[in-house]
Amino acid sequence: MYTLLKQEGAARRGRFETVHGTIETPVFMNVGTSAAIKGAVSSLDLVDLKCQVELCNTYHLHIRPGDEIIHKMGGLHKFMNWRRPILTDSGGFQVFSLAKLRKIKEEGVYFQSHLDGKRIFMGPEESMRIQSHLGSTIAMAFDECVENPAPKSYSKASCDRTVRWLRRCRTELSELNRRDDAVNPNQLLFAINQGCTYEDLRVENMKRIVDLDLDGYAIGGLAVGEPTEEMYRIIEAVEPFMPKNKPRYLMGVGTPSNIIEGVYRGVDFFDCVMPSRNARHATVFTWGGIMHLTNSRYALDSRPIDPECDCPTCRNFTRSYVRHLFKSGEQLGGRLAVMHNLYFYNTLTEKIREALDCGRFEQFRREFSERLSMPCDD
RNA sequence: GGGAGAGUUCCCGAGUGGCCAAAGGGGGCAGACUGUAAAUCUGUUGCGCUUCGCUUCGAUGGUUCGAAUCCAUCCUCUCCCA
Repeated sequence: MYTLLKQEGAARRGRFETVHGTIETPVFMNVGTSAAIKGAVSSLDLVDLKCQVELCNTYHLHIRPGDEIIHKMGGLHKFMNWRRPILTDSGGFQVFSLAKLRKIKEEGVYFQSHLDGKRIFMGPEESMRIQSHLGSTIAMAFDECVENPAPKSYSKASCDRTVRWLRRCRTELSELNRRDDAVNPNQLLFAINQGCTYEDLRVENMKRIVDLDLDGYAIGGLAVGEPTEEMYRIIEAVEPFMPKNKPRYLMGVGTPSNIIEGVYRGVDFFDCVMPSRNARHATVFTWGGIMHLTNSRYALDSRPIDPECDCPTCRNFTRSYVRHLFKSGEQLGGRLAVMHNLYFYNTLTEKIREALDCGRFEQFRREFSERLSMPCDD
């Protein structure tokens, strides 16, 4: 259940209560695609990193180890020893990113496994069954993430199909939730708005999915190559039509600045691989801006990555040391950087919540929105 | 002491007369990364006044219109035989 606690302009401070605990919003979900945060960060670490929600992927877990196995092991929460909420992505994004290995039809999508090339079929019912096996807190509807740019006629046809898929998802999940062997009989379902960069398609699609009364609403198909301003434009176009009493989720976004700007435009949930992937590639986010840890300027830098940060990495290690780990290919470098970046993102949303609590979000946005995406110059 | 071979740019290592400032690695430097087929990928790596010029392939001298490449001597190293 979502409670809107405070509002400043379109920005919302909220609370989402689930069977796995309360989510304070705005929130950044930490991406652990294959039931693990890449970079050797465990669910125990995630507690220290102030992670509220972990995101896992239906497609990846279906092909390995198999959702049957996770079901038999008691569901994802037990499997990876994470008690807090989990959101599972539906596999819809893989339809998009595995573009060369797919065929989209009314019944669903024919994929080829990226692991062994095996043919896989996934439609709305399959995605729901897998997610039910996983027992996540929140299941995402099976959608098609349309590439950008895409012809309007294709976008429209795809949106219409995604709405039909959404109905099938809803029907299937409510049946699955009633089963005796359901890992999480209260599994929630979020719908996903599509429509490429066409505002009229976006709005029409949003109205239709809102009518279906789901547990939350996501905006999908953004941050896939369009200019940032265009992404903001679409959020602004669609936001007035989103229910006030349900959480809103901007999928796959983004940079620290994108998150601040997303909150500013009324978004509550975010997720992105950026903090973990960039960290593995030695790029870290700090309150002073972005740093490339491998840069030679840090070779003799005895400061922590971010002097303002309280993360396990910054409390214990210097820039010089972490840089050395990256330069010598030690996995610990990636792990320390990923922990820092996730802590940074989780702290960013925490600070956003605090600012909203005090009615100072606009000030916060002015101070940080641009700065956090600039190179760190100290 | 005798015989054989090798010395190339930061390192390893290709190149045996012009298309060579010199392949390919490594290392260095820098950049990208947005619901993770990504611990990946890209660019760059002699100097400068950069559609051109200069210096460079152990050293010195020579042959040639032209040499990293051919010749001579020297230096250094490796291997084999005594």
